[in-house]
Amino acid sequence: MENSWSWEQKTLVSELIQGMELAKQLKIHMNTASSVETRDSLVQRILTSYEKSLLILNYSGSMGQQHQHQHHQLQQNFGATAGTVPESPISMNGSPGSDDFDGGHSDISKKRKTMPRWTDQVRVSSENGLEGPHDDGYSWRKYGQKDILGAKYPRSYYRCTYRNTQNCWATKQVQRSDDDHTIFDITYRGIHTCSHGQQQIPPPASPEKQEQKQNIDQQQQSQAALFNFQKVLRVNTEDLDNKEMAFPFSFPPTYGSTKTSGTYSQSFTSPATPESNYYSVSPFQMNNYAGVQNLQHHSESGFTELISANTSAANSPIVEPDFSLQSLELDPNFPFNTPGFFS
DNA sequence: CAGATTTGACCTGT
DNA sequence: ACAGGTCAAATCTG
Repeated sequence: MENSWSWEQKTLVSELIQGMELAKQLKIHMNTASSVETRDSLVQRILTSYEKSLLILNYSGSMGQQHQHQHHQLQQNFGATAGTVPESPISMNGSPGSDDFDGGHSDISKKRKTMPRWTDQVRVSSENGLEGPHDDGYSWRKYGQKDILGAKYPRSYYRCTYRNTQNCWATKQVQRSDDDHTIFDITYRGIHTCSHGQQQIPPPASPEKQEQKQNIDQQQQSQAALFNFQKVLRVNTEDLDNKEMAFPFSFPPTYGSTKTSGTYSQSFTSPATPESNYYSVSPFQMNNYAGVQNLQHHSESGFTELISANTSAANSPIVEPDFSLQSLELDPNFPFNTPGFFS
């Protein structure tokens, strides 16, 4: 426990440090005449850094109290064991990575149940052309597709590519909105315990802060997973017309003959410069990102409807800023300044 | 040939 | 029983 905590602490600190570094870089870039994309990218990463940091805090905060979020859509399962003593983040039902992984299904389903879950809404931009497959920084492998009752488009199921090799149980499902072709709901479940998340965008100028990844062993990793939050998605609109497609990303015209093919995998190696057409949707970005904001302002009624009807991307449970503040206010027990507020 | 998708069957929760 | 989620054999791609 001490180990895990100190690791968390480390992670938090390093995350914040990284955010600061990024902010510094951004500052530099503001003076120089750098591209908008570069800045966006930095902003993006800074936000992500914030997200992760807050997630850590939030998580610990939510352990003792279950927060209600605006809509029931948001199933924040981090605090599934709420009411009980906070332990270590990921080890929800006893044994984290030892026996539950190959053994009974019940354990697994239990595990899955308690996995954190949140949904993002991603809007496709039809203006920008799209190129390479860009993803949310993780490598996903499609394992299923289902027609959903009442939904126009099938839902696709993805799991982390490294599920077997690294015992990473993160999954996500993508569902195209019924009416608005440009909107996709992406529901993430579980958190990556693999070491492959979060593409490292080599900063154009100062790559000094690159070795963020310390040598963490697997156990720690499984906890590390906690914060791999990245909800970046880019989508191609060009093929949107094709009604068969559950969603547009289909760079290789998938073989076979069938409908959907969502494909966005592995490419964190490439300079993941999030530019043109991806929209990153997260509570923070909702507040800060012009693109997304426009989105919301675009058609208020329509969107509200969408948001409450579809899934709450707008108010992601996990890292909602107000939420954290609230949690701090409401929870005097949240030992922010205590050496170990996790235990 | 290894790894990713497709897709119908199977499983599980409501 | 049904809808949604997952498995896994067959198939495809690089």
